[in-house]
Parts: sequence; C-alpha cells; structure tokens
Amino acid sequence: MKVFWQKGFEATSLDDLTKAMGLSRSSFYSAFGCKQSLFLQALEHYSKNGIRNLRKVADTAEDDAVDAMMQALSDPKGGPQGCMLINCITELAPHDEKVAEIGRRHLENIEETFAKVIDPEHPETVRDKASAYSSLAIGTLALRKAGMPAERIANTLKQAKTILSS
Amino acid sequence: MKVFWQKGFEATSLDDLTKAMGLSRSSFYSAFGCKQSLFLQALEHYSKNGIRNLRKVADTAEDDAVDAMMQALSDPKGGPQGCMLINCITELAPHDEKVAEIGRRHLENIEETFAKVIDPEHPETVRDKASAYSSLAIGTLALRKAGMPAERIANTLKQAKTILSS
DNA sequence: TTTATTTTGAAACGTCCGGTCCAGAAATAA
DNA sequence: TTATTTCTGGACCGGACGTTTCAAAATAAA
Repeated sequence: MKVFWQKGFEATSLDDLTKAMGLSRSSFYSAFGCKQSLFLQALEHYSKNGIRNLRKVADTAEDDAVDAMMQALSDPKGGPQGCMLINCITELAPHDEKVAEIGRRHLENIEETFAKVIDPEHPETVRDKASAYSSLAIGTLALRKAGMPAERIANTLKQAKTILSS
Repeated sequence: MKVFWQKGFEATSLDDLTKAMGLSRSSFYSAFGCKQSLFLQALEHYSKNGIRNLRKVADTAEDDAVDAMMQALSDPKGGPQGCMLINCITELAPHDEKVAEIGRRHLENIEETFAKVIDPEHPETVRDKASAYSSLAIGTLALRKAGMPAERIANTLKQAKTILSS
C-alpha cells in the first residue's frame, strides 16, 4: 500500500512491490494473482483505515470538529504525497470504473462524516456545507503538492472555515 | 498537449504522440529533443491558455465574476479528465521540480485572478478568500473525476460561494 | 526414511518503452 | 541536369515491464 501511495499505480513495478513485501515473484503471483488485484486491495485498505481515522478525529476533537477534520484531511500521514485515494482518482478513475467506485465511496464517507459534526441549525444546507468542506480540504492537497507551505494552507483553511460556518 | 492531458505523462507513449501530431519519430526528436521537453512546452501552453481564458471569464461575467470563475474552473474544457495542471501536479510534482514550479505559478495566477474580482470590503481577508475559492474549485475536480454528477457539483459550489461571500 | 505437498529463487517469455540510426526520397541550389 | 542539403519511414537498440514456468529446496505426511 505504501509503495502504491508514494508512486502511483503505473509507476510502481513488480520489483518495487516484491522488494517492499519481502516476497518472491512466484509467491506474489500465487497470493495475489496480478498487480491490479493487490492494488485494489491496498486501495480498499487505505480507504477503510482513512475513514476510521477521520471519524476518530471527528469524535475526539476538543473544540471544533470541522476544523480538526479539515486539518487532518489537508495534512495526511503520507506527507507531501497527499491522499492516496485522491491520487488514484486523478490517475485512474476516468479509465477504471473499479477505482472510480472506491473513490466515490470514500468521498461520500468523508462528506457524511462532515455532515455529522456540522451544526444543524439550517438543516437544508448541511449537505452542501459538508460537500464544500470536503472539496476545500481536498483542493488544498494540490496546493501542497505543488509546494505551497503547509502553514499558509492551514491558515487559509481556518479562515475559509470561519467564514463558511458563519 | 491533448494527449498528455488525457493520459498523463507516463501513460503517453511516443507512438501516441507521433500519431497525434502526424510526425515521424525522427522529425519528432529533431524538433523536440525528448518526450519530457515537449511535455513541459505543452504544460506551459496549457497554463498560459487556461489563465487567459479565466481572465476573460472574470472580465466578461455578467453578474457574479467569482461564480463564473468557479464554474469555469470546476468544469474545464477537458470534460471528465479535469484540469491538466492539477493532473500533472498530482502525478509528478513531488518528484519533478520543474512541473512543481509551473504548477505553483499556475495556482498563483488563479488566486490572483480571484483576488482581483473579490469585493475588497475587508481587504485583509481577500487573499485567503481567493485561496479558498481556488481550493474549492480544484477540490471539486476530484469529485467529478470519481463520477459525481456535474449538476450536484455546480450546486454545491454555488451554495458554498453564497456562504463564503456573506 | 520415504513420499507427497508446498514454497521458493531464478531464468525466461513476449511486449512495449524512449531513443538512435541510416538508406533513400524529396526538396532545394548550382 | 546535376549536386547538395534536408527530411522521413522504418528498422533497430538496450532495457524494463508484467507474467509464467519449473526445477530445486523446504516442509509436512506416511
């Protein structure tokens, strides 16, 4: 999973994978069938784990859960390589329906997690707000990849959120 | 440019390029030197053209320039393949400083174009608002690639913008 | 120990990659 | 009509790719 995360699907070779897993080629193929099959499993694993973490962030946030979630999303564990699912959607979704499907589910889970912690004072806007928060956080991933300093991104996010939640 | 836009850098082969350009391999190499050189020129071309179009959208918008810009950004000419520069940043920026640099310039130009049309009632927040609008529009590109219907995205954007500009 | 089963490393397969090369066609100049 | 330069199609290069194969080694069963 980590190798795919770092390099993407196409740029990851069988040698990269077997080396990282400490497996011979024959064992690899008898265990996973093909490169793509392992990749899809890695994607699913990443998504499940990521959503679980995000929910934990939402549940254990001290003051502002929306804030904490946006920070977590815009500054994922992978560092500068961003969110594995966004990377894979960008690289593959238009040509690979399976990846697109996993991506859609992931994004919907993010939105839903936002929706749960948004102040339901105006219930008719909760869904759109959740969608806006998601898009905002996801958009900053691109800024970060291009080299914008994390500090400035966090600041922008905070400001935007302040305005959005008013 | 179109081929790189559709398939990304790695997935585009020399055959793809020469076929699309109607050029022989020899002519290609004597004209461009290598694949990467053409790619960088294509990226620059895309950026220049994209920013020019965005400024035109900003200048000729009937009622709400911010709105028009966000719609234009989130629904680029390329259709489901999104924005070429965001795609390339996602694929290459962490490992290719030249691409990262072009990407940074492009994003800064987008932000600056937003900044110019934002109501300067609170000048200290203009920059952050511009950054937020950019991130929002860019973020929706991922949703779209995963298959979310364009209509729902446009709606979310409109709502978010209404809240953000209040 | 002998036999049967599973796991392994390494080599090989066919294909495609980016890039080079060169004989000859085409265009230009003398 | 020649002589010279410029261009081009297609063969070719070494290497990397994902995948298959298979004999030998390790393990388990008898």
